[in-house]
Formats: sequence, C-alpha cells, structure tokens
Amino acid sequence: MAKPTKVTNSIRALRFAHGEMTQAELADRIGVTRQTVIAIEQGRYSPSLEMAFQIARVFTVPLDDVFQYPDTEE
Amino acid sequence: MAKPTKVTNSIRALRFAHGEMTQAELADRIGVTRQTVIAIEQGRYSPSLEMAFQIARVFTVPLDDVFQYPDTEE
DNA sequence: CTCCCATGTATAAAAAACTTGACATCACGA
DNA sequence: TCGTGATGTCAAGTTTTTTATACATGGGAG
Repeated sequence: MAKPTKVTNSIRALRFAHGEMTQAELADRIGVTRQTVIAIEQGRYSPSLEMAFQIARVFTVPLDDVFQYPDTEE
Repeated sequence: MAKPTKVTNSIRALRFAHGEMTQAELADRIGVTRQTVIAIEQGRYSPSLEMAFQIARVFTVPLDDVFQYPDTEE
C-alpha cells in the first residue's frame, strides 16, 4: 500500500511561512483530514491534482512552488 | 466510480499542437493506458499529480498550462 | 507535575484513480 | 467493399489515495 512517491513538496515550509499554520488547520482549509496532510507532507504518496490545486491556493502560490517533480523518471 | 472533476485541461489542444499526437501515443509516453487518457481528457476524473507532471513534461509546458482549476470550490 | 496541543503511527475500510479486455463507430485509403 | 487507425463506451478488477478511529510522544503553559 505504501508508494514512495517521486513528487516532493514544500508544504511544511509554506505552512510555517504562513503564520505557523498547523497541519490541522491546513487540512481544514483544503477540506481533507489531518492524516492526509501528514501523509502528503511526508511524501508517502502524491495527492490528487485537485488537492494539489487547493493547497497551492491556500498559500496563494503556483503549483510548481508547492510540488516538485524530478527530471528523469525512475 | 464516476467523479465529475472540477479540474479542466487542455490536453486535446496540446496533442494537436504537437503533431496530431494520438491518445494512444500520449498514453504510451506517460506510461498509462489509452482509457486513462480518454477519461482525463474528458474530465471524468482528475489525474494524480504524478501523471499531471508527466503530461506537462511531454508537452514541455508548465502544469498550469495543461490543467485549470476554477476559482471557487463547490 | 499535569493538561493541552501539534505531530506522528497504525489499522481497516471507503472512495477515487487506473488497468484490462472487449466491442462500437466513424473516417480514410487501398 | 474491406480493412485499419483513432476515438469512445462498458464492465470488472487492482492499486492508490483518502477517511475514520484510536493511540503515542514531546514541548510548553499553568
């Protein structure tokens, strides 16, 4: 069930840059559970596009500012 | 199983802009099945972030050039 | 010390994404 | 006309993502 995703993210940094926003609050803002935020922040799997968009929107930054995809695939 | 996604995309246009690339070829390039390309192109559901990145990469455009997310969420 | 709060872990189960294979249609060329 | 390629649909099945609960830990405040 575990899929170490290739996509990395800057969510933790963005949270802190936005007034020490907690995982719970972020989860609440994007309408998902805290578990999901934790899993994504830790890169346990990559989120759906929709969630990615919502996260970027909370921080008012472009998608590529939140998520990074490595050049070469595996 | 059907989830009318809010995310829209410009895949079809991008395919044509790139030498009339067929759905089958695009699917092949991003490593998914033709069915998946069709479903996404039609907006039946939103792809995973990874797939979104791969699609953007095929067309060498930024993510936001391929997918659009409406301002207000439901 | 004791009580929260933020973070994290674990599990099971639901939901969404993706696959496989089979089949239908339409346009186009041989 | 026949065949082939591109697009699309349907249904069933697998995998990944997300939820829901419950519990553990460490730090800070009172």
